[in-house]
Amino acid sequence: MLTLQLFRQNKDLILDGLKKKNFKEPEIVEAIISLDEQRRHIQVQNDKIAAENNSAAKNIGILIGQGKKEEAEQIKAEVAGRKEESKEIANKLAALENEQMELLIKLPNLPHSSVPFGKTPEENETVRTGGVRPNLNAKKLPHWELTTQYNLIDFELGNKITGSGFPVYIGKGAKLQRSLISYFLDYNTAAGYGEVYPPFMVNEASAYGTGQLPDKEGQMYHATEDNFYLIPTAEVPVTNLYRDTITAEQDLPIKMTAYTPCFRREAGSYGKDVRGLNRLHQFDKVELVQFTHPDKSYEALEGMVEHVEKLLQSLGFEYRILRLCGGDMSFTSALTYDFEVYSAAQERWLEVSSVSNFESFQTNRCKIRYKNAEGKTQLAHSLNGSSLALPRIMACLLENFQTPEGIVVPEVLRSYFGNDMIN
RNA sequence: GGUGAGGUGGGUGAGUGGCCGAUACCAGUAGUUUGCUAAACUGCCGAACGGGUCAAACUGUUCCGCGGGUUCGAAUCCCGCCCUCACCGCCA
Repeated sequence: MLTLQLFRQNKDLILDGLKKKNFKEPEIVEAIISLDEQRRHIQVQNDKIAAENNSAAKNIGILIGQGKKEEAEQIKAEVAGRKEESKEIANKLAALENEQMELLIKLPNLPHSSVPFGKTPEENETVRTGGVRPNLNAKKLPHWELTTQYNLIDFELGNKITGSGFPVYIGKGAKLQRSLISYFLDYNTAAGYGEVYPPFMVNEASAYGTGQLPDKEGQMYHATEDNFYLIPTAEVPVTNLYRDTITAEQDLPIKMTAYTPCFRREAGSYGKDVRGLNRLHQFDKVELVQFTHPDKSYEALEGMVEHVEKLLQSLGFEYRILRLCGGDMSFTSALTYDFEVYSAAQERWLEVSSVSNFESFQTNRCKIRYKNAEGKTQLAHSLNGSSLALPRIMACLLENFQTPEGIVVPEVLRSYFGNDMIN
């Protein structure tokens, strides 16, 4: 959520930013500014009446204490006479505040100046590429055949016990998954990210805090009996750990990493994209979350990008890093880098990580703040990124490292996996 | 699931209709004292939204789990909801 101060200070900055994000209703900006003026005007009136009523009530108390009943009754009558009016103004104020909030939460975050213009994924900008594409022979298999051949994942069994998009990892498949999670967490904690293991369900307030509610309600699984939501990403519980808190400036940055499963309804996606491990309803992910000083968030973003890049390098994948264009960015992001890994058997790029700076967009809604040297409370900046999403890493690993003798396990995983081959 | 107790500022915890945005203690912070540390003492120390100001000073309103209600006046009384704790039952 954008801050109201920004509307008063720099309207054009907002309008330009919304344009870059291809936002369709820029007139909302004017509406918010006008509501802000009305609101402040009404608030002055409201405060004045409330102050009068407060002092009248106080006087009544004093008069009654002195036994001057008649005078007290007289003031009572005066206050009663104003009651209608005070109620009306208070209601008006509340209505304006609600209206303003409703408009405010419709506006996406503003893109950073380095974000390219564009509407579709084709207009994303490739920042850099790395790694080597494996040379597979003609008999290369897609991962959904490899998982069957080596008995690593049973998709049919998942269909039976739950439904499509809920694969069952078996034997070495399960162990490889666990190895990846452990490796990612160890890699992150070694870089100073504190490990947390949060709940996989959150309440309404948390879902609202990170922006899943009210707009993206349909994308989450909802346990209606208890009104809990299954988390679509660890970002939700981990960011909310600091909801409504004020930290000391010297405690920033706060760096956390968490492994969680992620649950997504993915309503409406079918077809080739969902084959095998490409798109699931439940998948594992190791996430990074940071809260930083506003002056340091872009530095932190570059640091996270480098961190994830080195992780991909350590696994031996060919990858590319994209800076998303305004139209392809998420609602809440100011700058996003997507990481894609080349899936050599499917012959396509798969997104395995997305690293974003949200600036104060999330922290404003979540009220994640710090106290600066002058003792003033300010919004921190928040960032997050995946390191990494497991299924597509698994898919690429199986496909890219397949040999006639079996699948070669990357060096860095061997101590976790306990073997250098799957065969 | 049953029964009971309770939700107050960063923490502990007082407050059952007006003098309460809230006693006290702890933590924090600034200072005094001090060879250093510690101790002691003194001051400051919640948030949001406004007015005001170049910026301050100053100042208004709101907030005692959340939402309603009663009243001139609510942390305090009434109703609904949420949550926490204890005990019992069940159980990984």
